[in-house]
Amino acid sequence: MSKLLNLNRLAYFTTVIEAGSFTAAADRLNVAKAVVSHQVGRLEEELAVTLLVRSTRRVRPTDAGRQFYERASQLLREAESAFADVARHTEEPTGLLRLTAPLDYGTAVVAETIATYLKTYPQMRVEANFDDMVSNLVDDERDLGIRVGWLADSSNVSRKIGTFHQVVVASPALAARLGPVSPADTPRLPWIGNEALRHIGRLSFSRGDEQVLTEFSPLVTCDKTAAVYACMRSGIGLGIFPDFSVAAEVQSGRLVRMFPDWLLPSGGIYAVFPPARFRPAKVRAFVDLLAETERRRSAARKMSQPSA
Amino acid sequence: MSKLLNLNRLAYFTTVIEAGSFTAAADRLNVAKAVVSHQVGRLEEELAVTLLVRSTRRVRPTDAGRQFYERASQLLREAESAFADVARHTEEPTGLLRLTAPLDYGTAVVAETIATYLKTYPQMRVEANFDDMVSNLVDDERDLGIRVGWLADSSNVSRKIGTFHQVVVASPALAARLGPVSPADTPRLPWIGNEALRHIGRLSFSRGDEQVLTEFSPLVTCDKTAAVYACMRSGIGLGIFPDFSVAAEVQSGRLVRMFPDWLLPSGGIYAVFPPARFRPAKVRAFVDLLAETERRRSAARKMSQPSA
DNA sequence: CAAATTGTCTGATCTGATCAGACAAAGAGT
DNA sequence: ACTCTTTGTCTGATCAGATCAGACAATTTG
Repeated sequence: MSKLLNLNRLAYFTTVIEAGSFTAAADRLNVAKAVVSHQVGRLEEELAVTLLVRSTRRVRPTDAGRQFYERASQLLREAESAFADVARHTEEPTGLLRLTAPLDYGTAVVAETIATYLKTYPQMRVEANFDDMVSNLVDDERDLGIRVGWLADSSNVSRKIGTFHQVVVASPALAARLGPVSPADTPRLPWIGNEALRHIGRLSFSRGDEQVLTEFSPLVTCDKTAAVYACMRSGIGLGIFPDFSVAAEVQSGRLVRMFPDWLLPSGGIYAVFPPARFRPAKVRAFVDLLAETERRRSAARKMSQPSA
Repeated sequence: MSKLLNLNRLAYFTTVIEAGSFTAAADRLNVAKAVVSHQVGRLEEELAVTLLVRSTRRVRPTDAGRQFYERASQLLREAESAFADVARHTEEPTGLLRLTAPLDYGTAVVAETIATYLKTYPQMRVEANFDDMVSNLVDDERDLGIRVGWLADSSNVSRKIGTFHQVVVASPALAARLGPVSPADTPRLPWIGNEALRHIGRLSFSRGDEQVLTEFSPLVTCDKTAAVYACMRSGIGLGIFPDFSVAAEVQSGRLVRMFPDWLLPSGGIYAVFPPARFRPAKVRAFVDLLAETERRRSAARKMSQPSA
């Protein structure tokens, strides 16, 4: 045993004072009276100070005991308060939530969820980092990371909260020029490649039980999704994007969904956490809201695209 | 185990924060690093809150951990201060000393010792109760009792600090009228009895190896030493008193010591304490001073009365 | 005066604290 | 890029402290 103070005896001592006897203290603490006698005796030994004068059937504090009781009972109250305060972290969102998400998913989905979160928990504060660079949650001191795609094996704990679909879109002008297309047309169509995606130049279309594997050589290949988007908007070629990032433009007619009857491989949307045994309420609450948003997105997608 | 908070883990946690790692904390606390890991883990379990984010070779507090660290380290500082404050009771006199002594010994000897005590420890306060009634130290909440005489067996702890002699004195007029007396004269002499003394009417004189047992019938018997003294002063008869209570009068000639070559049975002067394992410095200091006073009285008595 | 209650003590048992060592994961040095 | 070192966790074993059950002495209560 190292020479740490044993603070666990304080409660036995203060309860004797408050209850007026060892026997009553033992009753309150639900232990044998010998335990109380022993623990207070050990405390006096450690302090080398007599805290209680005992006569048969009677006990009262010495001057030192009276003074120490004031200090000890205050310590115990503060300890209970400290324990209760920290327990609130698991009971209700409090403080600052620091999260990171990919740029396009962050702006398209996470921002809206942050708004709902702050409305629900006005006492919260959020620090959002939308960046396609995958950060180390521990080093960067983040409470939460949103990952979109296919999760690499990682020590981080993760929870899948939704699914995204990949869709092919084109500018209205290019779509009009190309007319209706099928997967078999893929090799002859103009494509814009995205280095952020797996397997550039290979596509796997599926419809019901039917699956078509195609290959193409992109006219232009970009390393940033924003650049891919810009090229696609200017009519250079077709681009592949997660559905959530172009849903609004397709809905409004500013972009045209190509191969609308076919599905491309979907990916997951994950909440990723630093390794920890207990998750604070602020994180759980946010992830629950985001999952709810994803459920609504999924239900809306089913209504507009029954084949999914 | 009752449901008391375990406060002994706080120091492991705060030391990890302060040292920057489990390994460094273990070094500081002189325990194995597995102990620190275990104790902090148990603390997190009890709180159901993650206090530290751990990556390999790195550790940092969570928000909850940071908040709890402030509270916990303050608690530990206050605990150390409380323990140190109470330890001072055993190191130096502090507060109020409540003592009781018999009236005549109190006024003759203890008062002088109180003066010296307050001069030596100006921060002290004393509550002195001079009363011939023997009080119960525990019930009456006294730190110390002075007993003069022959101690009855008691549960109180006691320490003999001195000795008193009984002396026979008379008013100068009576002494002149009687002339020189010897123990053999005892039965024909006028006596004033004191109910506070043992064996009223029987005296045991001794001188060297010689011992003379005598008996007498007192003219007047009083139940208060003060009354015995008053009768003696008015010349009614001889009175027997502890030497310390008449030393000044004999010295000044206002009273006359009878049978100056003979000794009567002596008694003890005792410091009596309520039962306790540790004695506060304020009590020890006072008893030491009183014992020193008694040593000086004893030395002075030997110089003026070589046969003792 | 007898019965009841309180606080302490003791030996036994149980529980928690700690140790010693192994292991996985990441960082540092070459 | 690879090897070595360091850190934190886990596990089984051991030790130390906490607690229990019961006996006993002393005082209070009826």
